[in-house]
Amino acid sequence: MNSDLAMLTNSAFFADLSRKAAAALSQSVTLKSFREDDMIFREGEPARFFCVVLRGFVKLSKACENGRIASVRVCEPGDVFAECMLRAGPDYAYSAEAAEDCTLALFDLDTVRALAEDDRSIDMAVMHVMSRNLLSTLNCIAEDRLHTAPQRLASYLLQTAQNDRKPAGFRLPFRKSLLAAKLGLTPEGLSRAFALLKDHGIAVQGRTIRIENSEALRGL
Amino acid sequence: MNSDLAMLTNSAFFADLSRKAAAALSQSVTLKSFREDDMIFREGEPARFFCVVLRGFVKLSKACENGRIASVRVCEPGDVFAECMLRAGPDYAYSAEAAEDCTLALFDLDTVRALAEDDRSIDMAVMHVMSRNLLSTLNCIAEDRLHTAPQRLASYLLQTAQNDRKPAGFRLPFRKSLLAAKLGLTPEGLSRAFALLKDHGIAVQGRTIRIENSEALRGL
DNA sequence: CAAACCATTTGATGAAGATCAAAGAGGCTT
DNA sequence: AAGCCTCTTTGATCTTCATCAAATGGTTTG
Repeated sequence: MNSDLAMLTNSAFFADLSRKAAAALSQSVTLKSFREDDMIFREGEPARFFCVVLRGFVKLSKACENGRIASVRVCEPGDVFAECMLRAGPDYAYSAEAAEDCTLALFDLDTVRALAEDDRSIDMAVMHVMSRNLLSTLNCIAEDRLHTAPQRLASYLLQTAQNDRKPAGFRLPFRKSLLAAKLGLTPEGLSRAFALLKDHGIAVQGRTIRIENSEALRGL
Repeated sequence: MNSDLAMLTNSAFFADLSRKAAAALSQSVTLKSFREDDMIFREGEPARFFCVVLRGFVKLSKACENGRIASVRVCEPGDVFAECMLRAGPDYAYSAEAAEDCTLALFDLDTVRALAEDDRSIDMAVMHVMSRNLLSTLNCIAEDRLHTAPQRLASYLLQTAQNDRKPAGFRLPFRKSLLAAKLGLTPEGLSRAFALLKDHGIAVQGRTIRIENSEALRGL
């Protein structure tokens, strides 16, 4: 679709590319749509491509021997994931799953490696997104270790509301169970966190959130 | 010191560099020693260099508004940190502190950025270590969310013992309180985890660990 | 419209870890 | 070797969160 390509060329990843590199990568990209719950790739599988999210949401997760699964990241439109497979590997270190219907841009790793030999802007773009991913992952660890569930939720809400520039109210971009995964909680845990925040300046109606008192929120 | 330089040229970071790049970087490196508890840099400060650990251990941590601090990573000799500041920033996103007396190789960010324009192997080396750092950070999140304290400790012990190739016994490379930070625990919590493992194939005597039954360990 | 389905909420309980306080154990200094 | 200082362990308590079970609510479908 046309808007998919526009999303791609407007992504943070493409912003760093030279005109030539952008053209070459656009040439070689594969756009692919996935249905909710489809696996995009699985942990342990040989890595073949990295991805830019164009539409929908993707959940990255790791499994442990006994079968339990932890989600480690939720990717939104514009986000890049598995770019680290360009220089690590050879196998995916986590699974990627469509958290809802979504469209991705897939970049073949070998092709990009080859193109990168001729155009440094590709390395620059990769390093840039990888740096951001690394910092936000470190931040996630700190958040997990320092803050309680209601605090993490409050922090997410403030940040999201700010991005949306809607001081009044806004809609969660996805299902609450996905938000729970993003925050490292069970759905029940998230629900209780919302319940608690109702006494601290937040009104919830389904996916619609209204921040009535952002001071109270910050003061947790 | 001579062995410091040897440590540097044997590091994973240098392994990817061309002869030319290795020479240029060796030229521009600053070796610096820190005393235990010295701050190497602080969160929020303008980023000036990234580091390779040559000797000793470094703790990376983030603070939150109320002053509490979470350590997000412990770096050992050979590890690289703050390399993401080459393409992110401009300020350090976490603090780095000498967890014991240590020696670091400091690389001026601007200098390395300039050198990287002429030699792609620098970008490759940076991407390589950054990829590894990103994957191990994601792994840390999964570990935190999936495993209990004794399980994380067991996992660390098995991995460390394996690296050391000493099926019998080995010494922890650092103070237990630092191990606690690495595993995201309080010192008390780590102590209790050790106590619990004593019933599961582990003998502890100060810093000396003996794995008496690695099967029992795995079966937590 | 009713039925079925799925997401979310609520309740009750349990386990894991943090925290505070104090005792024990090394290791170093003198 | 005695004393001191710091690290580590242990005990008691409290908070947080996961888990299991069941109720509620909203949406889709026949």
